[in-house]
Order: sequence, then C-alpha cells, then structure tokens
Amino acid sequence: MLDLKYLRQNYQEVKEKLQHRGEDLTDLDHFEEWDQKRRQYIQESEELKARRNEVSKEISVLKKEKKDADHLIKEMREVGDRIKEIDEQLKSVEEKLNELLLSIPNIPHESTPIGESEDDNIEVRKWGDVRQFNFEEKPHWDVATDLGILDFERASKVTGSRFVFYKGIGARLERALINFMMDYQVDEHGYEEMMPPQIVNRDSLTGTGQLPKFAEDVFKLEDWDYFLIPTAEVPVTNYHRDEILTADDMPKKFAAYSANFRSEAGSAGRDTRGLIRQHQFNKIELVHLAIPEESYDTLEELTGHAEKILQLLKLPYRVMSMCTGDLGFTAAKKYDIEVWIPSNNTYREISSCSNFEDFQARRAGLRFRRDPNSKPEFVHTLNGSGLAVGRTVAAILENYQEADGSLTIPEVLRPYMGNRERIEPK
RNA sequence: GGAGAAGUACCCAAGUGGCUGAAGGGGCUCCCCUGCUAAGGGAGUAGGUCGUUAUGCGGCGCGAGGGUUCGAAUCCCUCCUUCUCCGCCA
Repeated sequence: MLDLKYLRQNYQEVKEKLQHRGEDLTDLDHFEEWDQKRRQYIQESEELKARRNEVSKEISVLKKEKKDADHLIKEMREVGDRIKEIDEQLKSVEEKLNELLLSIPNIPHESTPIGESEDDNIEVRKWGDVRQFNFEEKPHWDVATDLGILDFERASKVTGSRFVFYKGIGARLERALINFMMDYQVDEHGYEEMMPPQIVNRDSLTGTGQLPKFAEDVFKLEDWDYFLIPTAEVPVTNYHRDEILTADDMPKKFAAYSANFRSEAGSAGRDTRGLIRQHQFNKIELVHLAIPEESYDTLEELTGHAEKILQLLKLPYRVMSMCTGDLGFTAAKKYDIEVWIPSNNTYREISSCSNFEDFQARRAGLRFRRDPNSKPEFVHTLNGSGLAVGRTVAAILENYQEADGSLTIPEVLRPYMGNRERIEPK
C-alpha cells in the first residue's frame, strides 16, 4: 500500500512509474476525487462533533443546576442525525479509497530494470559449471520413478493432479534438505527459526498483499475465513503485525519451514509433469524486517544466503534481476535465483528474493521506533526462499543422475542421509 | 461442543450514564534529601492516528464493530481473545 499523503503529493509521478508495470490503472483516476471528498466529510463531521461535545457539557451543567435544557437537547438531536448522515457518506468513500489503495502495486525501485516481460529481466551473475552428460539425461520424474522414490500416479488417485508422494529414501531426501537448509541458515547466517501456522486469516493475507487482488491463487477453507498459506512469508511477516518494535529489536531475521499451498489458477497445462509446479510443496523461507536505509544491503545479503545453499549443493544457477513488467504486485525490487535443469536445457526459478520496502509494512502496521522518544516509522520487509525444497529435489535428481540409473547424493546432504553416498535403482 | 468469568494506558488496578476527555498503585524520567547505598520527600508519565497552510486547534480512543442517548469505559446487540470447569480428542 502506498502512503496516502505521498500519493496525493506525487500523483502524476507515481502514475508514470506504475505505468512501467503494465498494470491496469484506470481505478487510479478516481483517487483525487475520493481523497478530496473524504477530507471534506471529515471536516464537516468533526466540526459538528466538536460542537456536540461542547454543548453536552453545557447540558450537564444546566441539569445539575436544575435548569431547563430542552432546547439544547433538541438542537443536539438534529446535530446527531446530521453527523450520522455525514459519517455514512464518509465511510462509503473511505471504503472505496481503501480498496483503491490496496489495489495499487508497489513503486519499482530505481535500480529495477524497465521492461515488459520476463525477456527483459537482466542476468546479474552466474555460478557453477553446467555438467556435460555422456549419456542421455532423463527428466527428474523419470529418474525418480525409476528409483522408486516419487509416486505421482497414486497421489493423483488420493488427491488429484499436481500432488505427489515422496517414498522411502525420496522422503528422506526431502527431509534431509529441509534440515540441511534450516540448520545452515540458523547456524551460519544467524536466523531465528520459526514454525508458523500453515493456515492464516484474511488480515494476514491482506498484510502481505495476496489479498484482496489475488484471491484466486490461494486455497480457502470452506465455511471459514481462513486460507492455506501460499508461503511462510505470510504468517512470518505478519508475526509482528500492528506492533511497534524498538530499535533494539531490529533488524529481525526469521527462517521458517512450511508447506506451501497454491491453486496455480491460470497455469493449467504448464509444467504438468514432475515437481516443478505442485499445489503443495515445502519451502524454507527467509524473512527480514529491516531499517529502511539498510534494506537494499539486506536484499543483497538475503540473496547471498539463498545462493549459498545452491553452492553447497554444487548446483549451477544464475541470478536474474526482475524487470518492472515481471516484478510482482508487492515488490520494489526482486531477484530470482534460477537453477540449472538439464532436461529443460535452461534455468528454472528456485528462489525469489524481494525487497518490499514499506509496502507490506504499511498494510500490516509493522513499525519501529529509532529511540524511545521518536515517532514510529514503517519497517522495510524482505523475503526470499532459501530454498524451494521440491524444486531442489528436482534439480538434484537431474544434475546428479548417473548413466546406470542411480543417483549420487550431494556431499553436504550425506550426514542427513545416514551417510549414504548414492541411491540405487530398484 | 456445553457452562461460567474476564478483557481499562508500560504493568497492576478503581470505575453501572455527565467536574473520569480515565482515580490509585507499581515501574520509568527528573529534582530534593543523603559520605555511598537503601529508605524518605516532590514533580512528570497516554500513545497513536486523522483533519486543519497548523510552534496552535479539533475529531477518534477503556478488546473489535454496531446500536440506544443531547451525552457511553459505564446500557443493548454481534464478534474476537484469554481463563476455569465439563465433554471429546492427536
């Protein structure tokens, strides 16, 4: 959410900057009208309320002195009716204004490249050497099925498409990755570990920006105003919602494991096979609450923390800076980390690291005080995957497959896998 | 799920319609006393937000949202949270 006053004072400039995002901004045309009406109603209503407060005191005095106050009471009855009328109009215009503010995307940071689509994203760096196979490499779902460690067919029976069973050593691999990633972020990068609720309410999803605009992307519980989390970003960022932190509390760094649930509305037919696009997947999420002037340094640090996991797993990747047209609703700047997937002959997103500046903080009421006497300011929020576990499994299956159908286990995972070095086909 | 109780400022807490636009404590800040410490004495201690071309004025605020009333922390309704007992349950 943008600041009302900022938007009022920089209306044209904001409008221009948002145009680079390629979003429909026709609602924005109402802003000036509604903003003005709102302030007009507030003024009228408050004048009458001030008058009512004053006269109510007079009435109280008169009554004590046993004097007649009927004419004042009658007048105040009319004033009260008028206040009610104005407040109703005020409420209606505030609702519209609020809805508008909630639907305006964040302003891209000046370092975000301007562009229309993913083709305009810019490669920032590349790490690792892509393996040259001396046999025909298989897609990860074939590797996994031949190893007997993933079962997509039965998951379809039990639930439906885009779900999977991890079996035996496959389940162990997934769990090893979760533990390895979490241990590393906590022990080496100083994150505080969190296990959040995986169901959240409407306010939380509004706080991080999934609602109201992207309701179709999340699963909602029937008969409840509760939703399955699409990412741990939602509960963890909302952890301090409507709080004022002290400077001593800052910055905050949380690492959270959770399952993630996404409806994948609108992506029918894409990545229908394998682990890349599931309705449910595991992820370690890194969340920062940063002091505003530090947040862009934090974004680099956070991205580095995610990259480190891929380096330790020896999986080749590249880092892309998302252009204005591919930025997402809430981010001011975003890096995607993409891992090499041999069967696709390309890099695929495995982590997304964003700085939202104060966009989420304003929605969620996340503030801090620099010192005990200063005014509260909005924090900057950031998050990034460290990493998406299912896609990491896919990358390992493809990059570590051997000609005989076996799989080499990345060295750093072996302590988590009973010191196994490989998985043999059934 | 059933029955009951409670939510007041940093904390505890008084308060059933109008000098409470929130008593009193504790804590915290400052001052006095004091060789130091302790004890004692005094003063201060809503914050936030919104409106207003404003070193000021005003609106809102007692869990949240409605309602009654000239006037609500106080009366009514709905909801949320916490606690106790019972039931059920991993």
